[in-house]
Amino acid sequence: MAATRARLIEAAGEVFAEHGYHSATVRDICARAGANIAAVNYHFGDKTELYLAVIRESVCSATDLVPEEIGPDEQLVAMITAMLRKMGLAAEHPGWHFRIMAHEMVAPTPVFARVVDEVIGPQYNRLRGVIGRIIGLPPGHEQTRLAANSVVAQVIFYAHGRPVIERLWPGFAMNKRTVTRIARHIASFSLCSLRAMRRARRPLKETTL
Amino acid sequence: MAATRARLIEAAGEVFAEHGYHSATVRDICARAGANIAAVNYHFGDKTELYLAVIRESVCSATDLVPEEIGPDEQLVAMITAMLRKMGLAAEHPGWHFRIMAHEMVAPTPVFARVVDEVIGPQYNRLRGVIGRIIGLPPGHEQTRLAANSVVAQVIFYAHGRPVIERLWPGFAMNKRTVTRIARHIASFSLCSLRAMRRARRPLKETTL
Amino acid sequence: MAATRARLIEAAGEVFAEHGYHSATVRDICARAGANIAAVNYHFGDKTELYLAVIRESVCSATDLVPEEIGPDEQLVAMITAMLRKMGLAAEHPGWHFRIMAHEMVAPTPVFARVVDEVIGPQYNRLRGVIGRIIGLPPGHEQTRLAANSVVAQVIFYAHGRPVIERLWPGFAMNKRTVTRIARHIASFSLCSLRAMRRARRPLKETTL
Amino acid sequence: MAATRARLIEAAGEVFAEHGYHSATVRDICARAGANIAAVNYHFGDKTELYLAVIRESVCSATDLVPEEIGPDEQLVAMITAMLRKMGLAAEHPGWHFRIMAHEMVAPTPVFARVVDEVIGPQYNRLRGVIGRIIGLPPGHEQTRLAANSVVAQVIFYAHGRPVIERLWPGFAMNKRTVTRIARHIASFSLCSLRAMRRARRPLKETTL
DNA sequence: AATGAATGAGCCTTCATTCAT
DNA sequence: GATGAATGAAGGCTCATTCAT
Repeated sequence: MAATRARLIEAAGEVFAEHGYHSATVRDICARAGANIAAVNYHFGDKTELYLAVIRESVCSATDLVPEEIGPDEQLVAMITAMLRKMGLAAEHPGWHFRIMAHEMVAPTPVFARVVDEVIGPQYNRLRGVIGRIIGLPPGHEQTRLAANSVVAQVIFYAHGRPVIERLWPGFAMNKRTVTRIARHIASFSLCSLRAMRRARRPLKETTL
Repeated sequence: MAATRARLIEAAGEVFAEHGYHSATVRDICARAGANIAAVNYHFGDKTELYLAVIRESVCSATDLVPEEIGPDEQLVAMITAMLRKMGLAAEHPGWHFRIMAHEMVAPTPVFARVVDEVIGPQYNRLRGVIGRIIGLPPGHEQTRLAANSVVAQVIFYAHGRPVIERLWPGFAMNKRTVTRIARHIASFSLCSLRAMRRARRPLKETTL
Repeated sequence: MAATRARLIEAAGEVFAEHGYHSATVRDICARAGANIAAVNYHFGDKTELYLAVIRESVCSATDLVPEEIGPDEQLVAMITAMLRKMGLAAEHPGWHFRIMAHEMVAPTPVFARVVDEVIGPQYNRLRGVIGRIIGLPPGHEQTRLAANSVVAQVIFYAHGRPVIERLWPGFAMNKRTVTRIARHIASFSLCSLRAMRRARRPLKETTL
Repeated sequence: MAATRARLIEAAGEVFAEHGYHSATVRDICARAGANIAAVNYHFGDKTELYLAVIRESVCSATDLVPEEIGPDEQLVAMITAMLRKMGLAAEHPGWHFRIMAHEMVAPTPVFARVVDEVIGPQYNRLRGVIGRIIGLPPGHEQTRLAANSVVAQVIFYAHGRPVIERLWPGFAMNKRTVTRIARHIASFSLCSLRAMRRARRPLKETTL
C-alpha cells in the first residue's frame, strides 16, 4: 500500500521535528508508523531521502499564501503571522517546518546546501524584498539584510527556543491565543524600527544609538 | 599532567560547539586532544560531565562584565555588544558558548534543566530587568518578556544561523568589523522600538500595528 | 530463521553454565552460535533477557516429573535422582540448570530475586513438603528447613563442586553409572537420618549427637 | 608503609569474598583501602597475586585447630563446628575463606589448581581420614568419599547459598545462635547416617534405600 | 615508598542498512 | 509490495595495567 509511505512521512515529520535529523532513528520512525524496520529503505532508499521527502512535504508555503498586491507593511505583518501560525499550530504537520529548519541551522545535515538553496533562500529573499521596500533600500544592501535578519530572528526564536521559553516563562504555552499576541508584538516591534529606518534615510530626526 | 585535561576541554569545546552534545563523539574529542579514548572517563567520569565542564568554562560572563551603574539604555547596548563579541570572536574559546546553547535549545541534553536554570536563566533575567526599566514595566510583565525575547532573538540568530547566513549572504564573515556593525544594528533596531513602547505607555501617540 | 535464536540459546546455555552471567560475554556467545555480535540484541533485547530465556529453557521440571501419589520416602528418592540426572546427563542442555543456579547463588545477578522466587523457591518448597511428611513436622518448622537444606546441599554440591571433585577424586566422571551411585548414596544417607528424626519425635530411643 | 599493604589485603578479602575474583575490581579494592589505584600493582604485581595473598591470609586452618587425639566422632563434630564458625562469624576476616572457596568452585580462576591442591585438598583429605575411621573404610574408598562429600556439602551450602537462604527463609540470619543450631543439626544428621553405615558393614540390620 | 596520569583492549549496546523470502 | 532476520561499524564506558615522577 502507498498508505505505508504516507504514514512513514507522517511519523518521520514528528520525529525529525522533535529530534532533528541526526538524533532521529529509523527504528523510532518505523515503530510510530506501525511499519517494518526495513520500510524506510524500501520506500525511500535511505534515511536521508526520507528526510528530504519530509522537508518537501512540510515546505508548502509558509509565506507563499501572502498576497503580493498589498502594501509592504501589510505584507510583512502577514508574513510574520503566517510564519508563526505555521510554526505553532498549523492544522497539518504542526510545527514541522520551522523546527526542522531550526535543527538544520544548528546541526547541518548532508542535505544542508540543498535545503538552504531551495527552501530557506527563496523565503528569505522574498522577505528581504518586502523589507527593502519598507526601508527604501535595495534587497542586497547590508541594512536591508540586517533588518531582515532582525525580523526573521524574532520569529525563529520561538521555533528554536520553545523548551527554554517554557522553562523560563511559567504558564507559557504555544496556543492560538499566544501565537496571536506574539505575532502582534513582533510585527509592532519590527515595523516601529523599520519605519524609523526609512525616516532616517530622509533625514528628519535622529533615532540613533 | 593537567595539560591533558585542558586539551580535552579545548577539543571538546570545539566539537560540542560544532556538532552538539548528541552528535559529538568521545573518540573524536580524544583524537583531537591527542589523548587516549579512556582519557575522558579518567578526567571527567563520562561524556556528560565533560560537557558540563566545557559549559562552565565557556560561560564566564557574557554579560557579567557590563556595569550596573550606567543607565538602562547603555546597559542594553553594552550587553548586546558583549554577547555578540563573546559569540564571534572572543579571544578564547571563540563562539563556544552560544553555539552550544543553540544546540541545547534545539536538542535538549540530559543536563538541559541545569543549563537553563544555572546559565541561561540568570542572564535572561538580568536582560528582562534592564528592558523592564527601559519600557517602564516590571520584569515579569508579558510585554517585558516579549521585548526581551525580541532582543535576545536577534543576537542568538547569529549563533544559530551562521552556516545559513554564510551561504545566503555572499562575503559575510564573522570578524571584528562585522560584529561591530551587527551589534550597532541590533541595539539601534531594538532601542528604537523599546523607547516607542515606553512612550506608548504614557499615551502621546500611537505606534501601533 | 528462528534457527539463529535457538543456536543463541544453546550457546548461551553453555557459556552461562560455564562462566556465569557476569563473566560470560555476548561476543563469546555469538561466536559459538555462529551469529553476528548484534544477534543477541535483535533476538532478545539485551544480555539479561537472553539469560532469562536460557533459564526458562533450562528449568523444565527437575522435580516436576516426580509423581505426588507415591509415599514421601519414594518421592524424596525420586526427586534426588531426578535432580542429579538433570544436573549431570540430561539428554538436552546437560547440566545447565544447576550450574547456572550455582553461579546465581554465589554471584547474584540483576535477576536474582526473580530467579529465586520463580525457579528455586517452588522446588525448594515442594522438597520441604515431602521432608516435612517424612519427619512428621510442618514445612515451615526449623527442623524441616534444616533437613531440606541437608538434602539439597548434597545434590547441589555436585553441581557446584564438579571441577574440584574432578581434581581431588582421580578417575571421577559424571557419567550415568556415577550419577546412579551418587543418587543412591544421597538418598540412603538422607533417609537414614530423616527416619531417625521421625523416631526421635515419638521418643523411643535417642540417636542424638 | 607496610600498612597500605595490610589495608589492601583487608579490603581485598571483603571484596573477593563478596564478588569473587572475576567480578571484583582493583578500583573498588583500592578505594576501600584508601589507597591509590596503582597500589595493587605496586605491592602485589597484579590482581592475581593479591588474590593469592588474600587466600593465604584466610586459610589459617579451619580444621587445623581440631585436636587429633580425640575420637573420630568428636573430631567430626569439632570440624563441622569449626568450619561453620569460620564461615560465619570468625573474629577476623569473617567468612572470607569459605565464600572465596565457593566462588572458586563455581567459577575457577587462573589459580584454581594451586588453590585446590594447597588449600582445599589437605582439608578434604583430613576429613576423609576421620570419616573413614568412623565408617570403618579406607580414606580412598568410594563410600568414604561419598560420605565426606555429604558432610562437606552441608557445610558449604551455607557459604554458597546465604543470599538464597535469606530470601527463602524469612527471619534467617547468620548469627552465633544460628550457627550453633546449624552445626548441631549437620553433626547429628551426618553422624546418624555414618554410624548406620558402619553398622551396615558388620551386617546386623538393613538400613535400606 | 608511592602516586597521579595515561593506556588500549574489551565490554554491552545501538545504529542504518541489506538480504532472502 | 513488504518483511523478518541478520549484519558490521561505531557508540560510550570500564577494566587491569603501566609509566614517569
